[in-house]
Parts: sequence; structure tokens; C-alpha cells
Amino acid sequence: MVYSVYNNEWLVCKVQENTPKVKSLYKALCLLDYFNSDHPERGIKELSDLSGMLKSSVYNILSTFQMCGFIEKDSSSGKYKLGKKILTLSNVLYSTDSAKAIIKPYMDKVAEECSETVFLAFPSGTDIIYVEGSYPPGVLYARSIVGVKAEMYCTGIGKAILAYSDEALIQMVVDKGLEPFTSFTLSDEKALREDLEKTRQRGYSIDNMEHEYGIRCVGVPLHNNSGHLMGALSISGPSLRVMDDKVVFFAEKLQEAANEIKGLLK
Amino acid sequence: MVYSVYNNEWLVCKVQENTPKVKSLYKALCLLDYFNSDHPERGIKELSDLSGMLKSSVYNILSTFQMCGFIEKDSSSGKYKLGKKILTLSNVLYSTDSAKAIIKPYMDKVAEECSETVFLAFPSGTDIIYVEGSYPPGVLYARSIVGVKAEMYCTGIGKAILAYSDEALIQMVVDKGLEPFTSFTLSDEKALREDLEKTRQRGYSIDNMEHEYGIRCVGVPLHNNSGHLMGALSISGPSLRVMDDKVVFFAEKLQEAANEIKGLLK
DNA sequence: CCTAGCTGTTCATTATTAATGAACTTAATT
DNA sequence: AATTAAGTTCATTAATAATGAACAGCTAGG
Repeated sequence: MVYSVYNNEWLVCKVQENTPKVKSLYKALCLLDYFNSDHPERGIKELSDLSGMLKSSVYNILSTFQMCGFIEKDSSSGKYKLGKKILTLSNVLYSTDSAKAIIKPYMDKVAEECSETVFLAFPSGTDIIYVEGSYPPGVLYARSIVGVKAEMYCTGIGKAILAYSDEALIQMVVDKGLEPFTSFTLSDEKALREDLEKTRQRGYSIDNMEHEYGIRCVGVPLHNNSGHLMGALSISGPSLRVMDDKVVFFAEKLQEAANEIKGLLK
Repeated sequence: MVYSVYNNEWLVCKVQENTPKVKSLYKALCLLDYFNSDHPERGIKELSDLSGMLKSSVYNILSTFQMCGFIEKDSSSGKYKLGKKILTLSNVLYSTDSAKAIIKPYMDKVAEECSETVFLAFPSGTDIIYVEGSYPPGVLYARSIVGVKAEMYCTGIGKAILAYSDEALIQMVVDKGLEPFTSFTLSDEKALREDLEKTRQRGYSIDNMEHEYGIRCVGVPLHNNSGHLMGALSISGPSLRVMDDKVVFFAEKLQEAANEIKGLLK
């Protein structure tokens, strides 16, 4: 059998039409994706099985990652896990993100005025990634949201982005499948498209427990001063607290913030 | 001229005796190190000059990183910067670090009892990397410390680690050079070694403005229940507030915490 | 408006290296 | 001690990363 990298499972699902310029790097980076909150530690064999790559290849790649601090070997379990270099890079990214720095004070203000949690997220392919959270005064236990990936079609923040995105992206999201998270999730194309239309008319999105049961969110898009869509803000809280009148109030506050931010983002 | 990867500058300084198993991956990962707080954005030519790699190679590598979300192209500057995939991986690491989760409550307790900031750091080569911070009640503006890298020889937390490390590591740190950060930095080997000896006798380290002028720290090592050195805790504050009697009190509180943690870390 | 100069991007060829799979080592389990 | 599974090493070969020249796109200056 003639070996071809494109026979391998790891590539088939990832590459659409663009082949990576440096295939060995691409393969290596794909391995890191197998480390997630559900599986923070993995073994060579496990990764080999998951990725379809040979044990020895996985070993060589992990060794190199380890040498660079991207992967560490857990001393007690003997398994591999993500390394502290990731934290260092993350700190660089987080502490130098100028957009986030501009936006944060406005988020804080809204969080205080509304006494609910405000999130900032940016699109990343067909998903969104949370980049910052502002918590209302008095919130003690706030789990870390920075870096968390979520669906675009069933979060307030995601739908605010999607509603103002190109048709191409909407179609990609739909094609990827609208997996229901709760019984409220808009899991068919028509319902989602109608909701996006309503979002555009209102100027803000509503996520009524579509992602998480009992949580209601309001989202608004963030544009820069040349009108380009950058990301979105949302405000979330328990559905029992976020009643219809609150939704309107929250949306106003978010839109005020978004308008002010618009003038500051290049 | 016969091309050899080892002629290139990027490798010479990095690899001691171990050559990376996957050279192309190693080279690519080295490029990411050029993105730091002082230079969050860089161009192809710039990276090519810095690394000694060809423009086209840098381009191919960055394209691949970009495809995987590790690098993004800034829309306004046109330059490359770290991508949001880093945040996602960082969140996985941060939210699944069991050692940190165990230690955090003890840090919070000490921070409250002492009304000063408590840090947790782990060794990473000849440096330390901060992994968590606990701030006393009332501190509003706390810069993000997670992932920050610092010197081992001139921080309280670093010297607590170094004092209980193998001679091999101490020698490596010394050989790397004891660059002075302030006029208080112990920048010659003898002074540092004496200080480490004192640290071992006391059971805690003192950083008297050696890293940052006006800041004094106390550090204690963290061992697991089999006696293996894991990392260190420190408590820091303005020198005017952290007087000699406070130093002793802080050290006691940190040691109490370290003792309790010891029983919990595998 | 045009040109010079810089940076980013593309491409074909060749020399390097990543993939391969068998064998060996180590650790855990029966 | 035997057995299994995982991790690690290695030589060979097939695949690919490095190379450098050329092209494209942008900006500044005449």
C-alpha cells in the first residue's frame, strides 16, 4: 500500500480544500486537540488510536512538544498533559489583546448596572470563543470562561454574531448540524433562520435556555468603526431573574456599550 | 554548502545535547516564542530575521498555525499574532490542574489572614511559571499572573524552589547568569548560594526587593506526600508593609499551608 | 501618476526528514 | 514467573520541508 497522509482519519475531517503547508506541524497540532476538559491526560497508545497515527510518531511528536514545554508528563499518572508553555503564551495573548482591553471597562459597567454576568466572545470558525467575563459585584464563585469554546447557533452571544455574518458562515453552521443541547435548542434550519431574522430586526439576540437549561441570555454584535463585525457581548442569568422587561433593559445597556465601543475599535 | 539545520541560530542556543525528535515541529514551536508581551504582533520578514529561517519557511509555518487557530492575522495591522486556540488550550490546562485546585483554597486562606497577595508557581527549566494568585479581600485591580515566567534566583518563590533543588539545577541557574534586576539582586554566585543555605536553615526564602524595587516576598517550598519538590508558595507586598515581624508571621502561615497541602498532593 | 523598495506569497526542485513497523524495555497484572 | 499492555528505540524508505528565485501587493517619495 502506498502511504498517503490523506488516507489518515486525522486529516479527512479537518481539511476541507486547503491542505496545510507544513503537514507534520498540522498533524502535531491536531494531537493537542485531544487534550480537553474531559480528557486532560492521555497516553501514547490512546492518542495513537484516536488519531490513527503510529505509536512511534505520536511518541516523537509528544517528545518534541515536551521539550518545548507544550506537553508535560504527569509524575503520578505517567500520562501526558498540556504543559505550562501554554499558560505563558496564553498570558501574552490575554494581556496584550487591545480589543479586549478597550471593551472590558464597558463590560464591567453593564455587569454592574444589570447585576448579571457579561461575556465577550469572538467568532472562531463555526464556533465562538469566550475571551472575557465581567461579573456583577458580589459574585464570589465565577468559573473561568476565558478560552471556552461554544456553539454559535445556540448561545446568545453566538447568535448575535451569526445574525450579522455572511450567508456562507450561516450555511456552514447549519451544515455542521444543529445538535440540540436542551429541548429549547433551535435545532432545525428554518427555526434558526427565523430567529436570526428576528435578531436583526430587534438588534439583539435572545437565547432562551437553548444552550443551558434555566439560563437566559441577551446578545448584541460588536462592530468596529468601519462597520466590520468583530464579535459580540452577551449578558446571562437564571431565566427566573431575566424576565421579559429585563431582557429589553439588558439589550439597551448592551447596545449603548456596543455603540461606544464601536467608535474605539479600529 | 550543505544545508544542516544545526547551523541555524534558532537551534544552537536551544538544544543542549538532545536533538528534537521532530525537527520541523521544534522549529515551528520556537517561532511562537517570539510573540511576547513586548512584541505581541510580528511580520513574516521580522520572524525570518529573528529566527534565521527563510521567509518562505516562516510563511508556511505561520499559515499552518493559522489554519489551526494558534496564530491569527490582525485585521488592522496585517501582522501575525497569537490565536485564540491558545486560550482554549490554556483553559483546559487551567481548569483541569488538580494540584492547583487542591492548593488554591489554602492560598486564599493565607491571603486573607495576611492581607497580602499569595502566589503559586512551579519550576520550568531554570525559570518559574506562576500558576495561580490569591488576592486579599478588597484588592480590586490585580493583573493577571497566570502563565507569567520569572527568574528563579531573584524571586521569593523561585529561591524557595531553588533552595530545595538538586545542585545540578542550581548550577544551571548560576551558569545562565545572575542578571541583576535591582541593586538588591544577588547577582554573584557566592551571595546566592549563601542565601539558599540560609533559606534551608530557616525553611523559607526572603526576596528583599531583588526582583522588583519596593516589593518584599517570603517563599516556602511545596512538597508532595512522598517528599518530592513540586513548586512553591509566596506572599508579596510593599516592603514598607512587610516588616521583619510580618515576615516571620507570613512564613509561619505559608508553612502551615504547605504542610497541609503536602498530605494532599500525590 | 509612476517608480523604488519593502513585505508577503507562490512555486518547482532537491536534500532532509518524517513515517514506518518490528523489536526492545518497562510497568502492571495474574 | 508469566502475560499483557504500554512506552521507547531504531534503521530503512517514502514523503516532505527547505531552498531561493520570482511574483504580487502595498507604501512612500519624487
